[in-house]
Amino acid sequence: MARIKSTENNSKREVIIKEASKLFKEKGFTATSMRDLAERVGVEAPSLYNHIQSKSELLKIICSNVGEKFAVKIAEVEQIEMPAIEKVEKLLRFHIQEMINYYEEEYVSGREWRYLKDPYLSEYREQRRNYRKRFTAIIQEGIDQKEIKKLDANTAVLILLNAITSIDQWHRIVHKVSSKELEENIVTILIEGLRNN
Amino acid sequence: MARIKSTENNSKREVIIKEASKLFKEKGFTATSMRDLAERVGVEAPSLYNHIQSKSELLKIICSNVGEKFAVKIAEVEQIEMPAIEKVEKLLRFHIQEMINYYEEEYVSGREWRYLKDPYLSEYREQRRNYRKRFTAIIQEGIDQKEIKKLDANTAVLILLNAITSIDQWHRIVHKVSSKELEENIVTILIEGLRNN
DNA sequence: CCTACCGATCGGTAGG
DNA sequence: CCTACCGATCGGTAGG
Repeated sequence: MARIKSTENNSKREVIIKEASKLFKEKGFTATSMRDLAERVGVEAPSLYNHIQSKSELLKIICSNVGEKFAVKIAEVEQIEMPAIEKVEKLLRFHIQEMINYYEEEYVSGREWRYLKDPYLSEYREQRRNYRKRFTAIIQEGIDQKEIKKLDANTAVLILLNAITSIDQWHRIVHKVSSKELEENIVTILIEGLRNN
Repeated sequence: MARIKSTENNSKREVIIKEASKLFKEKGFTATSMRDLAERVGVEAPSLYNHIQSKSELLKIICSNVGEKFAVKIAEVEQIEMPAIEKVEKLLRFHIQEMINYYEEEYVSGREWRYLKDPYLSEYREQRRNYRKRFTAIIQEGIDQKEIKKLDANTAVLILLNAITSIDQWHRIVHKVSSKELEENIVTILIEGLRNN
């Protein structure tokens, strides 16, 4: 009995988080009201608070789920023995796949994170900084090994990450070209842009 | 007398628009209140309405100023006789310079335009679509001429534009590397990524 | 899970 | 340009 109840509550909570991701993507975090969210979930606004603590908590959950995935991924890539430029390619492909498969969550964590409240805001900022720093180190390694052109590694990372993660028309392009073709297009432009010929 | 009054009003109006750009960039359009803006300008909130019609109008002015600049620029570039890939390069350099010199306005028009209200929202969407379409045509021309790699021109445009216009740390990078170096870094990555070797 | 309702804040107006 | 103030809407609570 308690077991079933708990399962029901968890799945309802997940529905709420999923709908929140969609709404925050569509309208933005600040412009989304808890009444909007309640309507999508099919309850009255106060009922949401039986499953979550606050609007703020929803944003925090979305952002830290995404942040966690990238922390795990970069740790994995760092450990593989391969040329730095191939590590960069692996990370880019991962970003593209995440955009294709979890578009709303990626979009929200990429563009709405600034509305996080302060213990979480600082944590998330630190997590992003850490990720970018490690990504930058991989690029710098590639430059030192002459696999990558001589350029400012910090700038390169910002260009690469923004090129992929801030596109707000995935649905449109994914319907025009296949997701495989999309991935190859992006990797071609960005990796060949970095590669030292 | 009337002349002086008019000049004063216009400059006050420009101060309001400038401060609004900064605030919309810092906090987002929806999260910025007219009281926030009034405080920056140094008046009480209702006094703002002697210079502007609505909060919405401020966003519209910022977005259409930026949109207009790009409409003029692409018309200019289309008329020059030069290889398509050099046209692309010209446009990229223009985007970078605009980001360096008018960061707040570019950021707001790039990321907060979706909060425009409906006659303006549709107009702005159309303007963006038109710009991207013409940019895509230049890339397609480059592909046909074998100056640019064979890839989906629509995807390429989105990658290029997002790579530059959605970076939210210009102030940080511009202080680390010179703006000339920054421009060369970005152009190197993106143009070499497109170029057919 | 709902109804009833709260204090705060919003964009904007009236009137001087 | 200000004071006074409006109706609407917000996130969230109490109580059942």
